[in-house]
Amino acid sequence: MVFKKRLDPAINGFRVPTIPRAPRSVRRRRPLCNKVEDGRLCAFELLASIAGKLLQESESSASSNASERSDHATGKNVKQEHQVEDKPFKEGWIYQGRCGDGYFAFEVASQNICHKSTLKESCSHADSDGILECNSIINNSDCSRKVSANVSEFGTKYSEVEGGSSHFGESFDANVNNEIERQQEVQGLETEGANTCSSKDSMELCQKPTAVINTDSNVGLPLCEDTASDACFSRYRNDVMLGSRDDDENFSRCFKPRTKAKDFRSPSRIAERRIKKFLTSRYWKAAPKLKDCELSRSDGGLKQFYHKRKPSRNRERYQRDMLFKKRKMFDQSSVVISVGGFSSESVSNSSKKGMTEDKDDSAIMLHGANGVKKVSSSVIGHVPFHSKDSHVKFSIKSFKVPELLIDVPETTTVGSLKRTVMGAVTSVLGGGLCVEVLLQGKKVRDDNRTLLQTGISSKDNLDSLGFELEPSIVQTPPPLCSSDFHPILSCDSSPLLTRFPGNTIVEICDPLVDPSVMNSGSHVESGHEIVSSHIDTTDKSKPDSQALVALPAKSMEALTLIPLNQKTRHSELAQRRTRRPFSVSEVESLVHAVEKLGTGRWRDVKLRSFENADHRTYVDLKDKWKTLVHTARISPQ
DNA sequence: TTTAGGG
DNA sequence: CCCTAAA
Repeated sequence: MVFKKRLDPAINGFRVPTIPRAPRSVRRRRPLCNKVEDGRLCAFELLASIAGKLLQESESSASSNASERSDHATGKNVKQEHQVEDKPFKEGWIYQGRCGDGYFAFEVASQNICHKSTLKESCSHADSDGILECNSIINNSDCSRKVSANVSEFGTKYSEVEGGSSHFGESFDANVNNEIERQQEVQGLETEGANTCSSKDSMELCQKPTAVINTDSNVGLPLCEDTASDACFSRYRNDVMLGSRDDDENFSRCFKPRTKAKDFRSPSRIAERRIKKFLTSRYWKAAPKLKDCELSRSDGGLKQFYHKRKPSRNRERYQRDMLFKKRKMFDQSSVVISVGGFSSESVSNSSKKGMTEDKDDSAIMLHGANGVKKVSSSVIGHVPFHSKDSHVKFSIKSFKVPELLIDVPETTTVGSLKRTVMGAVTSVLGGGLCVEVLLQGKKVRDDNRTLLQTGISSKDNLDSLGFELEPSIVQTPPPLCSSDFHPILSCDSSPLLTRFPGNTIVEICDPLVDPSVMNSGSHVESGHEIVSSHIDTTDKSKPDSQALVALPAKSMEALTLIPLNQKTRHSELAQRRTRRPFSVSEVESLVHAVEKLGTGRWRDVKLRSFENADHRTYVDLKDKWKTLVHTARISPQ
């Protein structure tokens, strides 16, 4: 709770003054650890101004924060905070806050980087991140470089201050400048110290060993001289562990004090928090080009940068991972529709499916999404299970079409089954499809027969049962295509149709960003291989996905149909005549005719003996004679 | 078209 | 039965 509050204020309150951006090149150029004092001054000024704003905001923000607090009231961990931050990105004001954050964060990062000598990367990342832009602005000025250096120090001091929460708060409140001076001093040490960076120095400064939670070159704890109690430190540590990463750890540590700060809540602390947030946010930003999703998952980005991370981070990671997995699940996930006993539930994750299934004893476990993909060519669904009772449960899979779980009584007619499946499919695909029931590869055309009559029952081998999705258009018998052709068309078309939805889904993947959306999310959620790859797609995906969802299957069908029809036609045309074995009488007549007319006069034979047999061409007669000679060894007279 | 032959 | 070259 406290964290949130604090954080919120920081977010809300912090409004970084708009500063013109410097060109990236400039940003990048700035060395992380510049010692230029001039730059420091600038940085300090900036910091001072920011601090002042923060203080003001912190006071004002309290009210606004309350609402947010309520939201976060659960006192969720840092993760929530991150999330909150992520969301804010979208919002303009939030964005500003981030900028500020980014700035600070960047600075801090630079420090860390200095320690690790990874400055370049961090800088580059920062540059890359749009968020950093604000920061970059600062950087742009000549002072920026220096500032950055200062900032790093500043960050360290902050950490110190935080560590010493109470004292720091006081001093901070009284004057940010004082701290700044301290920082400057410290910076001087650090910067001058060059590589040594504040970490060690700070460590030395820190009287309490506990402060040194992070073995790494963390500066954060240094100023712990403040009366912070060991307990506080411990907390601090814990927090840090959670949030901090190798480089970040320092900062995080600083942040950690927040928890203590809760007690204090002095504006200064709030400001600190803000700073921390900023720092944290910065880190996020620092994360290399994160796509929207990634951004939301700051962890992922961060991870990349900071390999070393503390447990808290791990949690985030875990969550993120979970989310990621969920996405995958979605990708694979299929829609489960239960008819009859089960309440129809539209979309659910595979996991959800499992849930629902579990509810019903008979519930059939759907095959993994993998199976769905495999279904490949046809949207055919197989009925894996035998339902209890007299119900037959159908699990319909298709690579693109979400899986459908249908539970219907055996007395259900094929027609109703089709309709049921159709409804399920339609809900997913948006209509425009017809469902055909395949039993042992053959269409069940009699809609009036019950499943039992048709031989579809839980007892029967459901594997032989399949569903075929056909474009509704196709069903209305296309002039050219005979009924026979339909199957082929359906097979061909179905995949295409399914694909389309799949694609849409892919884009949809964004839901990860907003889990809630995911849940509510319609069918679209179902996943998609592509999704993973496309996950990167940022905001676009959402709108697109929606649009996609809306897309009527028909359009797809129409597109797909054309080629299909052609293929089918071709195949149809190619279809050979039904085999009509020669009857004995025919053979006799043929033999007699050949005896009289001799071989090589097949046209005459045809006219003479098979005038009336339209289906017997002289070619056929010739072939038949050929076979007779060959098999019966009849002399080719 | 018809034949003849391979498939 | 189909396909096709050749007549």
